[in-house]
Amino acid sequence: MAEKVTPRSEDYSRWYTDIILQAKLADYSPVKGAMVIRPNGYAIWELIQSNLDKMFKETGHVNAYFPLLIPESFMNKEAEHVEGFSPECAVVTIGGGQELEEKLYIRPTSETIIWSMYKKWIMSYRDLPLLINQWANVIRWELRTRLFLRTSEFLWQEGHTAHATFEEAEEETVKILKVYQRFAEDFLAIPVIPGKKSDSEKFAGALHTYSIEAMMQDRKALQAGTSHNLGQNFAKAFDVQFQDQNGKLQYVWATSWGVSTRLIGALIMAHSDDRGLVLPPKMAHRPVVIIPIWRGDEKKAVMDFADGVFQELKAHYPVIFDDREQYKPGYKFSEWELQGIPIRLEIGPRDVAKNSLVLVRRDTMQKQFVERKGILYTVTETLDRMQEEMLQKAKEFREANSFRIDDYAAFKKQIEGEGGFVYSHWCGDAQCEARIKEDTKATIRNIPFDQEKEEGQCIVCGKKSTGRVIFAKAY
RNA sequence: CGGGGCGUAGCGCAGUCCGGUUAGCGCACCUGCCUUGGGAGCAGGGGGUCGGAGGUUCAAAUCCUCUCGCCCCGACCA
Repeated sequence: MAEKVTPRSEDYSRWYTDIILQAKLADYSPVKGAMVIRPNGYAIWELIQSNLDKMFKETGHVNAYFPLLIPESFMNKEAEHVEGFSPECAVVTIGGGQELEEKLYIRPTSETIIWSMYKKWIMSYRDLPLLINQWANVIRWELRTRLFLRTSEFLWQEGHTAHATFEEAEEETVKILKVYQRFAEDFLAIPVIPGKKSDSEKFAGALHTYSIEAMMQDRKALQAGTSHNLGQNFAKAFDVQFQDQNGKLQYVWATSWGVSTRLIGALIMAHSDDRGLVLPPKMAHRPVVIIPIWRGDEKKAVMDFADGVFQELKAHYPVIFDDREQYKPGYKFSEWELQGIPIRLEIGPRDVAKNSLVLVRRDTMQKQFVERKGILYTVTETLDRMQEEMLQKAKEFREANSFRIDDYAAFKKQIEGEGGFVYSHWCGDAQCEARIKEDTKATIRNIPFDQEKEEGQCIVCGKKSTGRVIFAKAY
């Protein structure tokens, strides 16, 4: 492993790519814009899946699977939806050697195929709510791609729910956003800001969209999850009506929501350093590595000691016992640091003699001598603390790079300079929003839920505003 | 789609301007010895017809024509 990771200060974007390639999370594929997710990366996705899935189930959702291919006519049924997605769709025109009578779209998202089915399944208010999620791949023909952050094919989950009333749908939309927030913070150790998207940034075909927004180490924003209240748009497009308690026919209210493999990109950019990947313990499928160190005839004593530790921990954690003899310790240290293993235990003759061992935390690189006795407790406790402190650290970073600005000149200076999240007043006019984007490339990330009402003046036009929104450059 | 860069061994590159032995280097890989508290060392070894097609020439990685592909930056987007 001769290659080194490019330092963040030198080239942030290279650093990001280096980490992914060198930690073996993913690799470029023969197909442009598509990547191969390697075992180290897929393990992270599996942890995202299993934990989120549990949260979905706990909130009453079930999984199903809908087809990859969507008839062209379905895509055309919802006006805004077509307009939003058509340009970035891949389309199948030939099947079995024959030109198809109706073209088939490879799903960029599944609203249309799902709502075509919901029409068959929903008759009565008794059929509602319908709370279905699917884990799937989708394709969007992106012009410019980046590993994990934007690839033409990506993995995600998409929830699609049907409700009897607007209020219920709205409640669902918000409930899921909170699930996303809890997941991001408790598992990914990434603090996020929940809020509402401006109209120009909302999902094609939605009434409105909520998002959680995270700050990366380069102070840019990353949308980490979205939840849409689709109103009755898709129900009307696919004619999905139900009979209510009074025997009256009504259109169904819908939501959809999703997070994708992009979260892995977020995880990398939020925590990692110039040595490589840093994973919060809950996202590490192998949280501990044991490295025995010996010379000559010390081997047996060290290996016996190390094996004892291994056996004790193995019962509770997937532990790597790196007893390869062709590599020296320094090499192993670097390799596992690069891959983000949270805890390294070094065991050498000196440790055997003292009945202790060396524990190194990946996030802080802090090295400490710990007693052999109670090692399981020590490891567990350290992992818990790391999870906690990584979230805390990320939160502090975000706070240190968040600003309240009321003057447009200062606003531009901040965005074009250091960047970060800028909380400013906005009148609600799309023109002012567009102007800012044109001037600075910053967009409204969202209108945060949690903030006190505050009278102010739009930073562009000076008209009245009732609250601040977050502006930032985004991925 | 605009701008830039690049295709030579698994990876990273030199060689290309100015054609000329058997296409070279580093890393990785294999064998052996030796090593283990921060990416060891020595010796030996395997592997490429130079993105593709056509052309010029006694002779092409190198010159000419066409073509395919990838990466980075920008517009667009999870």
